[in-house]
Amino acid sequence: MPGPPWLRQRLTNAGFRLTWPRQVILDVLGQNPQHLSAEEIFFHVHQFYPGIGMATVYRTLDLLTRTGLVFKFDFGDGRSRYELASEAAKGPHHHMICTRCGRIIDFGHSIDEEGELIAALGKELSEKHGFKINSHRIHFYGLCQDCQSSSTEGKR
Amino acid sequence: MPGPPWLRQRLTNAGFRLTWPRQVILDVLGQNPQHLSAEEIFFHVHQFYPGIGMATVYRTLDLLTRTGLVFKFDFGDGRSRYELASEAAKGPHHHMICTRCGRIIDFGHSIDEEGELIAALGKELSEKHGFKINSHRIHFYGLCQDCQSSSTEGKR
DNA sequence: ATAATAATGATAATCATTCTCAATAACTGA
DNA sequence: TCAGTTATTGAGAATGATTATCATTATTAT
Ligand SMILES: [Mn+2]
Ligand SMILES: [Mn+2]
Ligand SMILES: [Zn+2]
Ligand SMILES: [Zn+2]
Repeated sequence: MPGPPWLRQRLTNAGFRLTWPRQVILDVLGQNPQHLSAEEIFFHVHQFYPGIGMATVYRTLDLLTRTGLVFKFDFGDGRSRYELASEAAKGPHHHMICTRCGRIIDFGHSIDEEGELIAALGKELSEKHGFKINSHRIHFYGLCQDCQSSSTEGKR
Repeated sequence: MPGPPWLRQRLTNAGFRLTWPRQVILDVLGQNPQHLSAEEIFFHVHQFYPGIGMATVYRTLDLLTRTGLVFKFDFGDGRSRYELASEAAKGPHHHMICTRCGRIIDFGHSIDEEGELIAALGKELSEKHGFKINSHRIHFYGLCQDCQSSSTEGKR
């Protein structure tokens, strides 16, 4: 599983070596649209690349995040979760977190209003505080379908 | 520093005991509009309530969060940060995080578009996935005024 | 192929947060 | 007010995710 060629490019262009662990991790991320944690990625990678170490998974994930190939998220469950940037690129989206079971779903909305709102907020932020916005994230908290029946809220 | 009376109410009404540590923590949060971390809160509380233990700070913060008196945030610096809910109540706001120095500023916007957008997204989320949104958070990432001059991005 | 050195793997070390449990302080009702 | 019942606390150990070390190995340029 050498992983997509465009990804190798990004790495070598950025001056990083194209190693086996990196390719495999990238590949695992590519085949799993979910938001995997470092440990989950470790297990997957371990399947066809045994010798891998957790440290390498973390280092690689950090490198990929810094390079912009991967997005790092914190959904409040105590561990970071990662998502291939190209995945998000094919349609920016936000996330909905179920406060009961922790489920996370990508929410690739079709509302166009967002662009305007963000632009307006960005302008305001810039004028009032001199900030320059580069990106934003919206998290929705609530109950997923399954959890709506068996109510009695939970954490967060 | 007994702390606001309305807060005591909330605690006793919820069936919790009105203890000295709780009142002091609540008071510290009330006097510090910033987004304090558990450790920072611990130091402040420690000033006029020495014997306090970190465990109690965490436990209390968790209790207050679960009770809805306090909001818990994760701005990506590796530690949770807290904010008195009443503070947010007097004007809901979002946060801007500087990706260079980590500074966080409350962004109490005056744009009204947000309500509509969120409503629209909520409707879509409900129809497509059966989710029921209870709240949402928007984080803006970028550079604060001070960090815009000395460029060369940073983390996250 | 060889040299130069970035990357890895095993492991120890951090750090924030949680758990354990005996001691203590809040509430209750007499 | 006082004793009884328990929630709460404080100290310290324990946990769990993430980082740092460092000798060994793999990648890349020559
Ligand atoms: Mn996603
Ligand atoms: Mn705030
Ligand atoms: Zn759920
Ligand atoms: Zn800054």
